[in-house]
Amino acid sequence: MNTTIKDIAQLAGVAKSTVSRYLNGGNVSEKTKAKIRKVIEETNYEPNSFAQSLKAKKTNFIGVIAPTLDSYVTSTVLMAIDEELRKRDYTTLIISTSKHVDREIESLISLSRQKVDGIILIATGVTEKHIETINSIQIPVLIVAQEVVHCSCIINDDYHAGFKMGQYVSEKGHSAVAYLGVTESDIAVGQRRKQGIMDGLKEAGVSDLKTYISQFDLHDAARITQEMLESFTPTAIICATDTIAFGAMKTISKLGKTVPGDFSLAGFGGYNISEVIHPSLTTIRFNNEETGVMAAETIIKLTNGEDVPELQVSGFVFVEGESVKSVKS
Amino acid sequence: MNTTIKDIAQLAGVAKSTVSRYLNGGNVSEKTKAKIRKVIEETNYEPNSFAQSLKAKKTNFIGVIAPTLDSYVTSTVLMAIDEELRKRDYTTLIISTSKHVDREIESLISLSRQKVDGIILIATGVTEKHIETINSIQIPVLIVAQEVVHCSCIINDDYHAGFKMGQYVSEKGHSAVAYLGVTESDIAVGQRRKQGIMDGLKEAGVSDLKTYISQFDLHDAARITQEMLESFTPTAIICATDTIAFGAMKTISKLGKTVPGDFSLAGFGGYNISEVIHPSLTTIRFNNEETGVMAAETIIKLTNGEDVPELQVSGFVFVEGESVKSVKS
DNA sequence: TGAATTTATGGAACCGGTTCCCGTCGAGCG
DNA sequence: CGCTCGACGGGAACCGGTTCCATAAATTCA
Repeated sequence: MNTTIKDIAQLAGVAKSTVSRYLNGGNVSEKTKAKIRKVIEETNYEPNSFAQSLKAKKTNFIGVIAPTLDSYVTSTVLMAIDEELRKRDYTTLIISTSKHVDREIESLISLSRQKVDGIILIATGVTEKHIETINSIQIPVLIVAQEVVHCSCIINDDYHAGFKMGQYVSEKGHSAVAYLGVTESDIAVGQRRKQGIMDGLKEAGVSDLKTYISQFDLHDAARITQEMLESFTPTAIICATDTIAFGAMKTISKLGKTVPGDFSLAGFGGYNISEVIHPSLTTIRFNNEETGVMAAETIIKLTNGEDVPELQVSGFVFVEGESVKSVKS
Repeated sequence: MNTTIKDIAQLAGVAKSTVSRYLNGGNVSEKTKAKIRKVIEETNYEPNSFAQSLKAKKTNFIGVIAPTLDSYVTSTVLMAIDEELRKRDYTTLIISTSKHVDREIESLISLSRQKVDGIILIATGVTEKHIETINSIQIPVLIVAQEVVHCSCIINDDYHAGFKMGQYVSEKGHSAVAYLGVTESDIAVGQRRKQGIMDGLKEAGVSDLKTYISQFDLHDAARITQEMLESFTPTAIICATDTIAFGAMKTISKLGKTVPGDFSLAGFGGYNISEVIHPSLTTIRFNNEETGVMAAETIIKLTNGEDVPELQVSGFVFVEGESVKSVKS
């Protein structure tokens, strides 16, 4: 049997209310304090935080729904969120959906049942059903990585990141450029990032971009690269993520070709592994820690009923590696 | 204001207890059921699970304490744990300690206050203080990745994994072997794995192993490699983890040398990136999913008061890459 | 048709805390 | 010395559920 506040009160010969007052810093005489302290130490008593939140109408839980845990980006953002929330005395409740979109809906409902004070949804796509659920639960929801009207969102500056990359690649003299992208249902990566790349290329005079669609995982990227190279020979391949770039690299070296000798290659993400591999990958590093901290701060504001901007944008850094070479025109 | 069971009862014109019975499948007439169902749908009512667990003395929460989220091994194990626990209607409460050991203690206490039904501790080292805390909270704790007497543990078969690797490297003809290991306070990796490697090498006739100690991160590994190569020139370098191997690889290529041309290299972990880089890394792949599932199953048994073996061992697979070459003797 | 069951429902207590309200006691004051 | 006031501590209600118990209604059975 667990010790409760009642037990402590009995053992110390005082009322429950007095013990509660002692724990919460109310008016208790030194003598009583000493008695209670002694009993608590002896029994290893820990207050039941469920009972506390029941009365307090506040759980100090923030739920985070993530598509997966084993991705560099997600886990970095999660770490930062967790760190920041802990500092502010919140507990992070992480739920991974293993990329099942319907599980995102389930998780929203299940978190609302846990009475979390707020929910951070790291999204890969937001459907009508999402919006509906978000509106039906009466808990503030912050969306990270996707932009949704009338919802608080934090996104990467995908457009400008793409633009920068497009510009860079075309400045290096490439004109036969392939893009290994992802599904357009992912607005951020599938649409914004791509649009940025196209505009960046165009600005420097490259108007054609052959696009191929890959999953987010390395093996599918490798497969798509293989298919692509059978019908098209670009001088540069821009990949929607670093992981996809690694997949492409795998296929390229399997075919006995080299980067950047035969193909220039670039990605997005800035995984720390990218600088180790040879050649080091030219990529865009998004500031995931910043995103995480921003997310934590914002959701707390939301739970307190404070106003927050509907859209916040997290920055990026261009990382020049060795994987893109200059070609003579 | 949140809707409660009382509200539902009033709106439906029945007693709280009837609504509760309806929700939990008790005896309720069809007519009453219909009334209640209607009200619940209209109000989007979700029962407060805190209030439920308060009475039930069971939260269906399992806490998981992990040193970090942004490591391949940890996140894979976490995913598997989460997946398996969800299947069994438990909610996973993940806490990351950002490698602060004292935060592990804190987390144990804070989880006990949340009244989780059980705790999985993914450990990098277990001190006296840990044991003390584990004993003081009255919640079952399962330790993953370290072996502790009188505690339920799940570990990798580090000794035999090391043995296999030692054997392999010496069979390839290497005799000047360096080991980039980690602190001995990490029993599993720092001691067991190393002992296995030494015994594996010895069995094939190599009795000397120069050992260097690195942190778990890539940059420190790169630095230590640099230092090492200033005073010792091995033909093979065995690294305690794949990440350390990547660090070594970084230094090696910075020095203008190649793997496996100048140095053979091996790691432990089996990250999926290992097969992409060139040359692909010879490594040991531990079965992290298996560990995760086993952990979830075991902690549930523990919470139910069932007996579990004190020590369970999770398997591994040897992955032969291109990073270790044969040398003529 | 009346007695014995079974089924459906309401009322109340309980889980473990917090908090409001009120009574008591001792100290300070005139 | 009596009165007032503030500090202290106890009792009880409340948070939102579950569950036991009693009672009323419906059904079965003799």
